[in-house]
Amino acid sequence: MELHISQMAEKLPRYEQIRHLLQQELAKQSWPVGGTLPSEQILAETYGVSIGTIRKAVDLLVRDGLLEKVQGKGTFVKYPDFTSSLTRFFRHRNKAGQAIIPTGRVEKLAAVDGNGEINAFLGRAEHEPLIYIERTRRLDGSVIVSEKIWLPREPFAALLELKPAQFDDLLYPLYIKQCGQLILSAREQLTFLPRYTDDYLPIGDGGAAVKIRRLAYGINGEILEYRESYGKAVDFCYETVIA
Amino acid sequence: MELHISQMAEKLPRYEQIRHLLQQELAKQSWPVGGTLPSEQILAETYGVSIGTIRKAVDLLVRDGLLEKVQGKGTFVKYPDFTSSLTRFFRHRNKAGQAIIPTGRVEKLAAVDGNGEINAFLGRAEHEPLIYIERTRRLDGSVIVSEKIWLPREPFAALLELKPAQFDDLLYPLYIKQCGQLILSAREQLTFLPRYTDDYLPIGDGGAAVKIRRLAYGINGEILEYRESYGKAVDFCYETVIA
DNA sequence: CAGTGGTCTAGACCACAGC
DNA sequence: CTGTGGTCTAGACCACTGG
Repeated sequence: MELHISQMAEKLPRYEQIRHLLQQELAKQSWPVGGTLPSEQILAETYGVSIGTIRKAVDLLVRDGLLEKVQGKGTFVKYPDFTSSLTRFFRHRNKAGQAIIPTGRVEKLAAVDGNGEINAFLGRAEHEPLIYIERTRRLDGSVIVSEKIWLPREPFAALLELKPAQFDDLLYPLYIKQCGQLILSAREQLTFLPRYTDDYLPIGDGGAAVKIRRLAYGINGEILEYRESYGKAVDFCYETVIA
Repeated sequence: MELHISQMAEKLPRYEQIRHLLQQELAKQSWPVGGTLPSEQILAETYGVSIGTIRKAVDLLVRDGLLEKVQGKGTFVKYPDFTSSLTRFFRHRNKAGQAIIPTGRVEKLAAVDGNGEINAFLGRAEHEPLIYIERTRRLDGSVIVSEKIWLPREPFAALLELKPAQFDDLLYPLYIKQCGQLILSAREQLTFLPRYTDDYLPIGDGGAAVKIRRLAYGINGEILEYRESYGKAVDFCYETVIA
């Protein structure tokens, strides 16, 4: 069953085309999460290319963390483990350096009009409609982080149908479940605010805070989220790896 | 001219062995920095393997940022551009978000006895001898960052022969030039200190500071440096990418 | 044992740089 | 035009998994 991908008439190399096709299959959940893909042999026949080309395409997806190869067993669907993404993206720790796993609560959820500044962050036209979320993260009931989140309305409109209580502690699994949008990487910028006041964060009257701006990127490098997180400076501990 | 690498009797795949050999050549500066390597064809003959294996080895070094391939021209020696590593590792920016390029000055340089705590950070035995450096970074003459640096004595002993004035604004180029040690990645941990006093940093009487602990890793993942950097919290702006 | 991914080869053809 | 790296193939053999 040869598919002759070349009909796409793209200038992209075949392994890129196949990567794209495999991505679509993954988005459609054609193979069970945690289960295996067809063998490289089968995939090669299916797409009408040689095994080497399949391997190259699959390796790209392994790099992106979507697949996992195990010698002798197969290639597994490894939808991003959001447990580790919690550590990946939410890097506050307590003073002893241990990871903190706070609960999340959506305080406000609204469709808002395009905002030039935010759309600039998102790399979109000035008046693109947006979704705005205010969210708190709590530990032992008290707010330790206050967040403002902006999403492009388009792929995320489904979120507006949800009640705040339907949001989970983690947003990124929700993005993929409700909107099919997968966050793969992010860029963060940290600054210090000597005097900060917040609706949710109990920081006294203008105490010191840390502000984290995050841009989160999808599978093709497009910006999917702009987020500002605020926390008390004294509680702050952030860890990162520079490769 | 076949070299028959198999004499290494390693269980490593050949492309890993070749990667290692190429790394050694790079450390010896066998090819001019900024110049090209022999073509893949030549390398394949030299090492007695097929082109595909050479390509796999070279691709690893490209990933590590040591080489750069340009179609139609060749494979170039791209010793890590420390200009960008300055941005990579020294991520303070001014309030407008522009990169700051400060000067570096070594204030103290000494051989010190093994310290259990520091050696633990470096992943070494408790009483391994160390090198201790105090260093400032200045902008327009005033200190903006104060640093304490610990290095294992062993690969870095050559630094002790230098006068503080012989140190450049950047240490990592010195590490490779004087000691043949290449820093490839790092892990940083940031915390906030509400009251901090420093010998060099003009921060008033216990003003707010940001402390950055860094572990820097060599080409094989070994820890080569432990560093603590201190700066005024108000001047702080840190940017990072999470992949 | 059969089936999987991992390594390696030899060779073809393409795209690009530079003379 | 030649020489470079980029893509792709078909097939061999190895290493590992699991029945």
